[in-house]
Amino acid sequence: MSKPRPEMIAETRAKLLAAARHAFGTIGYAQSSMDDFTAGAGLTRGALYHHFGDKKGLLQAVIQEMDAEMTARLTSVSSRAPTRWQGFVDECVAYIQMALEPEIQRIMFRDGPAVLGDISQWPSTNGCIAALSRSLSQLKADGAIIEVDEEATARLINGASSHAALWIANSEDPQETSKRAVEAFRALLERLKKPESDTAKAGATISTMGS
Amino acid sequence: MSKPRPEMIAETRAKLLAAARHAFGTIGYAQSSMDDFTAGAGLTRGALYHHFGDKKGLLQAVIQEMDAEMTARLTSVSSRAPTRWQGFVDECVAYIQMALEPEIQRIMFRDGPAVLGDISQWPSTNGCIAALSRSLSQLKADGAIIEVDEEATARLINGASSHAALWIANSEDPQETSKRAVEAFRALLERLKKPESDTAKAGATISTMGS
DNA sequence: GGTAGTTGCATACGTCGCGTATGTCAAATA
DNA sequence: TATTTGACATACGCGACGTATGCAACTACC
Repeated sequence: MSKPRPEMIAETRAKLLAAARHAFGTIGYAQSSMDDFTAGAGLTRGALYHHFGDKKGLLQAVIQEMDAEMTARLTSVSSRAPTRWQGFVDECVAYIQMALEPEIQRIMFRDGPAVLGDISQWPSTNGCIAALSRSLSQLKADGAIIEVDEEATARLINGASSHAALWIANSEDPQETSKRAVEAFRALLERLKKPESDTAKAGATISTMGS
Repeated sequence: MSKPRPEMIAETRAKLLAAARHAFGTIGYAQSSMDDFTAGAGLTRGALYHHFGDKKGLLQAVIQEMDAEMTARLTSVSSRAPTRWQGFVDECVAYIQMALEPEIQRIMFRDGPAVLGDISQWPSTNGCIAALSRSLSQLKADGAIIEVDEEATARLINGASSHAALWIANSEDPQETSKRAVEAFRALLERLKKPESDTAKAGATISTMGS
């Protein structure tokens, strides 16, 4: 009746990861007691230290998991768009929307950088910036946008998005604030395009997307 | 020989504030032991709790102080510029440069938001965003820039700046990275201007400012 | 001017949470 | 079957925070 051994191990690892992710995402990293949420998963801190080394290591693992999910979502969004430019804009807007989800906001944009420093410097994390960077490179190759430093621009977009999300989430009327932020954001992006670009019309007709 | 009483009180408060600010700015909020840095100021935690309530209250006070200083610096920078547009650009670049200072970066952009949530929502803090917002309003009134939502744009700029600073500070070659970031940033700002704006030339000639 | 109350700070204590060292039992290996 | 390895639990020490308490100096009032 009991499952094979490696499967059990992966299962406990997953349980710990899920429990930690939930705790970090709701009450925050500093407020999360390792005793508490490991007990909630039917385990103890022993298992945690065995698999992840320490509390920061656990946060690393959680972030890595979430980053992979977010990257997948972003590439999925951009791949569905009819044009590259539209795909890029959709990607950026989707990024803001994701940053609105409390778990992502708390873990990826608040506690993560505070505890681990700039995550984007890490190897094997922050596929999101890489994804944005790739999109910009393609657009540049297509001649759809002005000459820019892709990585630098991707990082600026990343920063603007996450802060916009913070603003939105803490505002009195998130719906209204979200509209304003996305609109301002879109206006900025719009200016990246080459004035004479023939892809301009496709990009100019996008809506703000429902939340 | 002893000073008047209210002055002594203000002095201990200032000493605590300075000690905390230094500790928070160097080793970080979470790693700062209240026993340690109060002892460094020749005091104990008792004084701290008396004046600031708790550790978070102390961080609040530190942030308020720093925010006031930063706001003053920003308005000073923009007021020295020959044109409004240049003043605005200088202000933005100065903002990035300030975000490079380790103390500001750590306290205002990393630990602050992580511990206290979005500071910009607070009353009486974040005069920086207000300052940027004011500059944008004036530029709009002057007809120098395209139609934008000032506050939303100010917040996007704020977010982009702080993340850019993080990127720069953690990069291998901060000088080089700083150049790239400021350049990309300037390129984005440049596009805010109305194409036919007669103030365009003044803004186009600014350099990246020495650090 | 003496006494009562308040204020500014120090001291003492309880508690909690992290990290480490150690123990234990099942599975893999020989 | 004896031994070792790995997965996890238990036990302990330590540091840090917050609170309760103490005390001395200053103020206020009669």
